[in-house]
Amino acid sequence: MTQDEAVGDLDQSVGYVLKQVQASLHSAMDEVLRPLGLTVAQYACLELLGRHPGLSNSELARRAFVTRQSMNVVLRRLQERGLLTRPAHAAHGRALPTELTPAGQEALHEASVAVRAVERQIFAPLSPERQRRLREDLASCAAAASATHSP
Amino acid sequence: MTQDEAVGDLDQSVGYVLKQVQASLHSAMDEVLRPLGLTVAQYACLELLGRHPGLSNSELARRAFVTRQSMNVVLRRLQERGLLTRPAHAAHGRALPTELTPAGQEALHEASVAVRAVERQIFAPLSPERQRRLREDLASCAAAASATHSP
DNA sequence: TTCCTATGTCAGTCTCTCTGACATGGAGGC
DNA sequence: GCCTCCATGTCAGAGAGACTGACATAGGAA
Repeated sequence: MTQDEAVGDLDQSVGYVLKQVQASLHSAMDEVLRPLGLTVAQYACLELLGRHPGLSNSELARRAFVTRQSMNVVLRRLQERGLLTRPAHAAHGRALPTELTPAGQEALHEASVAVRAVERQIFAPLSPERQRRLREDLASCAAAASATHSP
Repeated sequence: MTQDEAVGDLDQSVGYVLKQVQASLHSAMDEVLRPLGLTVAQYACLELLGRHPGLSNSELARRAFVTRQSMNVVLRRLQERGLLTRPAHAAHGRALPTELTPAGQEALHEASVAVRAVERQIFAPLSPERQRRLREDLASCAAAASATHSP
């Protein structure tokens, strides 16, 4: 077994380069979000809620591919910041719908402006057409992953 | 300012779907790496070293888009596991070249087999041709990001 | 010789991730 | 109506990784 066989053909690994792009995106996002008092995970959570108001802790966790406990911790921090609200009791069943507060909307907007600038820089090497098809390809994978994780 | 303007057109955000795919990949990788006693960050570090033997702590940190301190912590743990070695002193200058031990090579190989299976599943929705061009697009962004972060 | 940069490491702090466990609401079956 | 099961929310604890600030040292350039 040669060295190449030992570690596989990394040049052929989509996951490898995806991880690289994501790590650079993560670190660049962290840089612009920190002055706003947000972490990347918190921003991701606000984004999900901005997109789908009223999701429960469990549903948010599923879509973010983390456990209910992890998501609960993030939600708690955002709630303490006054950026979102959760009712004390559910109208029906156990699921508590989570909503952004006006302050949360404002924070999301401000953060999105900064994050969008970072994304433009990261994906600048690609033409708008290539960016569009990149998003399509990734969306196909994300959709399948969500289906796979469904109960 | 409408709701859509407030949070921007997330459907047009490459970063958003990239984060989704990466989160699902991360959680799936965590699942297969845990039985091997590795975390995703540790595996990423082994992968880098498998690909580029002899990199220093600082160089590894740069390529992984984290600080020297963060990388040092990951390296320490892998070193304690006997998966890599670092000389006590540098032959020249301060940079200490890091190398995988035979055990590290073995661990990387075993982990790569498991990770590769996870990647095949995640990217299954795409044809081989689409996977190839996805990797190309991402590689363009990763290369530019590395150039940007250079001192 | 002095200054500057790069590197490695230390200590501390914070966030986020997990597991295991427990309690509760509601649906479905009997 | 009761029992079982599933989904949801929350608690506690532990571990990993991320950062900042700081310090010491090697080597290169001026």
